[in-house]
Amino acid sequence: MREGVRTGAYLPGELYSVYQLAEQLEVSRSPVREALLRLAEAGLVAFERNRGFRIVLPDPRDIAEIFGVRLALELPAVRRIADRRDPAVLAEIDHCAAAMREAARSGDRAGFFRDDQRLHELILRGSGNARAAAIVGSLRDTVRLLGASTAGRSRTLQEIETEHRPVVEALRAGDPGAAEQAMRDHLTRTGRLLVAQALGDADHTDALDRLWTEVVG
Amino acid sequence: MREGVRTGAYLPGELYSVYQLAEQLEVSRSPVREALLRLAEAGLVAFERNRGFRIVLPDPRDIAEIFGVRLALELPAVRRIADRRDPAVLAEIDHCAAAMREAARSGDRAGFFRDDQRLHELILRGSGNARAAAIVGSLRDTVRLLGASTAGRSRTLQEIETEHRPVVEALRAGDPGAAEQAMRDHLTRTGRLLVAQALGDADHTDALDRLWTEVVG
DNA sequence: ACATCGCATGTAACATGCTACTTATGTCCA
DNA sequence: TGGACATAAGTAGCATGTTACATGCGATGT
Repeated sequence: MREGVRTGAYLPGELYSVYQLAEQLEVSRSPVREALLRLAEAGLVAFERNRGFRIVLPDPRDIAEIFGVRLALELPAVRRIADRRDPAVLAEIDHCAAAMREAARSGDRAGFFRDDQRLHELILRGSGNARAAAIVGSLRDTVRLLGASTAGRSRTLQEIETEHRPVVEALRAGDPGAAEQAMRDHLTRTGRLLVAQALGDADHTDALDRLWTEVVG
Repeated sequence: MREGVRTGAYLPGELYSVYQLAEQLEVSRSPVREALLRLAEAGLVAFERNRGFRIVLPDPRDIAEIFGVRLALELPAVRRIADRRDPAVLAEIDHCAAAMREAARSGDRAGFFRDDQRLHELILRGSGNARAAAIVGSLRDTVRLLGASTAGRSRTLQEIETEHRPVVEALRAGDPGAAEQAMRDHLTRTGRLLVAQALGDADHTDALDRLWTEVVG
């Protein structure tokens, strides 16, 4: 279901029914409904009694809040990793970063985003907090809905890769301050871009700044 | 269902079945199962195929991770509130703190914890991040399972109230540093106490320290 | 022309039927 | 007495039946 939303097979705002979906997937209504209820629990879809359900797009404020949470969780995480310099953790991160670099070079978009996600998860898990990793994973799912409905090609893979590099380098160097700053830059850039995307096509620089300042800081 | 777990009507670790529960609640299995699936999504219960389901108690590490997340989210939140000094927000917080004080004085345990929860939520919402508030609310639900199964009377209401007071005072005074420190003290104390509780009756001071250091910092 | 009402349609939510599988229990044989 | 084995009970998971309700459309009356 998540996949279907991500690939754009299902459109946000449109009314769907469990009947339709069950038929389409060739299973009964129960598992479909159960899956949708779980998604609803996470806020990705909303049921309307006796009418159907919709995929709910995160609004700009949602996006800003999500990045507020991510900053709060991921900055301390990189700090801790840089502090501890656990070889096993660093090796994993290095390996993942290399895969990402390769995916960016070869233009493998799907692979790149998978590695991106994995890198952030490795950082959070490596910092010792698996629950934080799970939370961020779920937040990313929500944001991804947005990416599916807009074009989302505002940055090249190379550019995004370039933002990650200083994070990994600071981690390897064991410099908590630099790691935090690099991660802050990366998340801020990404977050502001996505908020702008959620605000629509027009230029809303002022609205963006207001929202970002109010929610994130 | 949450309520039932909290009040101790259902015991963690015990095997239950959707059949039993449906009969007990005098509804059909569907809504029971759907509700349980939602709880399972949040990690509060675990299904075992063809056997039943259990209420899962958070283990000590879970508790530590939860407080790691709470610290990450709530420290910036108090900082922001102290920085901005929004009169409306401060008034709400003040009001809530007063209610808490009164509940502590009169020994109204249920009311006290409700106010406690509300205070933390007000702080997070007031900082501009409703999603962070929702996340922390969900984490509190998980921790509460632990409180229901153990006695959890290690601190008096007065003591807990005393920990909150400096937070509120620093917020009113508009001192971000003091507010952060007060909140850090409060959450650290609470978290370590609950981790100790989750570790069991015996004295595990060393294990507690190790776990706390590894997960929280 | 216009407002009102009834009805057909489609839905979520709930109830119940069905199946494959896990586990415990008792039974029969060595 | 001990151990393999059939057996029965109980379960999650999936399929299907049922109910109450929201909505849109069209007929009917004004």
